[in-house]
Amino acid sequence: MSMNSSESVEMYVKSVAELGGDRQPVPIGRVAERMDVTPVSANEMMKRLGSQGYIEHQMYKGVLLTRAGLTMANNIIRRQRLWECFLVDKLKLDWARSHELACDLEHATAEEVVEALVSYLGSPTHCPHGNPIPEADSQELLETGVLLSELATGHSGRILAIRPESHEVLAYLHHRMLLPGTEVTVVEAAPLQGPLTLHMNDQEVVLGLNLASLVLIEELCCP
Amino acid sequence: MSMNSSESVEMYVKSVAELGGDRQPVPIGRVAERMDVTPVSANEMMKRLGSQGYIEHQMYKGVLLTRAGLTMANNIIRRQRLWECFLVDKLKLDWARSHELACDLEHATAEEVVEALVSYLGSPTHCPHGNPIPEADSQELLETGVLLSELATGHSGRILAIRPESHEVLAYLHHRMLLPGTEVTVVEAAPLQGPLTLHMNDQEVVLGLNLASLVLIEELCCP
DNA sequence: TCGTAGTATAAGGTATACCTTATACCTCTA
DNA sequence: TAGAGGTATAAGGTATACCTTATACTACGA
Ligand SMILES: [Mn+2]
Ligand SMILES: [Mn+2]
Ligand SMILES: [Mn+2]
Ligand SMILES: [Mn+2]
Repeated sequence: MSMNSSESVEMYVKSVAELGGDRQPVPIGRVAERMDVTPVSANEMMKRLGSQGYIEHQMYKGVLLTRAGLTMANNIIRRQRLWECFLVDKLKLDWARSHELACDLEHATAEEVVEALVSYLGSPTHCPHGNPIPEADSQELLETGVLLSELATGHSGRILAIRPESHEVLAYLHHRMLLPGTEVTVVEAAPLQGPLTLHMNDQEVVLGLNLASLVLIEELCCP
Repeated sequence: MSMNSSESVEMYVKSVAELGGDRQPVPIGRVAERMDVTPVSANEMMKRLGSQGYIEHQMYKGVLLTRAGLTMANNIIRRQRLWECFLVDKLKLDWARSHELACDLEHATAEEVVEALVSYLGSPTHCPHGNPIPEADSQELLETGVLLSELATGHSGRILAIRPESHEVLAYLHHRMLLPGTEVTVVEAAPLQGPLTLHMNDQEVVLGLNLASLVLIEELCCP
């Protein structure tokens, strides 16, 4: 793969992937929001990405990743999550902060560094936030788990991952000790999209429903 | 320190430092060569760097680093050499290649990553090519050693460092096993700027004088 | 079906970081 | 001291990646 794309191009392609552009058309307005640019700017960039073969633009519906686009997105996500592992496991840097630190490094990492990093880290399968590390040049965007916000009252689950990863959310959940591996039980779900009351580690935690929709869990069969 | 400078600005400032801009004015033509741009482009950039307070331009003589410029250069060199240590010592990547791989990473490395890397690597003092790692925000550009090209016939020395570092030179010297720590004796110096014949590890190696001027050695007193 | 929110395009502007060509200027050396 | 080589500036151009303002278009819900 060539990989002489700019940081900007890489971030747009990654954003489209993270917004589901491998499955459904992503409205360009969504991309603009996520990239913190105006819709006009995002539109210009989408035209460029289209002409470079990374996306397909369905008029008034949104953009879809091509095979090349998905490959690029996965390779960048791969780099980011590997660096997150390094920053957290080896350098002992902050779990929440590692995401944005890795977002800088991901664009400056040659293929040979990626592969050496994989060996050095012992071929990790997931980032510190529980999200899967794609294989090199992978064509599929792996996703597992159920949203914590959809867990029924009285049921239990084990936290698998936080997704999407944003510093604000990660920092908050880290502070609440809602980390991958933690077991939680839904004690109460307040009506009208109200917050969840969770039981975990002999403590009670109240969590807004929007936040809970960013937490992926594996449901535990025998509560 | 702010550090919201672009990769381009950082590379220009680093280049000026490596060309001796902390001591003597560096002709802008030299900078253009090293950055592989036209003299006009280098001139434009020097104007920008001047207005940003990183260099002082002495008309028709060259550019000198200001304190801010030297600090920036040292911080970038620090990042590069630390990454070189990581790439070579931990990831076992190629000794010669590590220089350019680190040259990408150096611009994408936040201060907290640098400091965590220092601890993780055990506070190394020199890069794998023997050059000193500056302290954070250091004002001095450390340089030690004598040029191998100036070692008298019959005399011996231990290789300290290769400087400046370029992939071509590093790869060649690596292949010849001329690495930091190696002891060499000058057996013969051919006339008219001819090559040196060196004795090392029970072998004889012939080395061009220009190459020998990139090898820094510590002279050994008792041959 | 009508209106609006969202989407698309056109036009013109900014900043960075390069380029070429041309001209002017300085310094050093023969 | 005259010329050559190196240095400086002017002028105009390219590509990227943003911006604003204005206008046009579409899809969908009330
Ligand atoms: Mn990034
Ligand atoms: Mn992560
Ligand atoms: Mn660099
Ligand atoms: Mn080095």
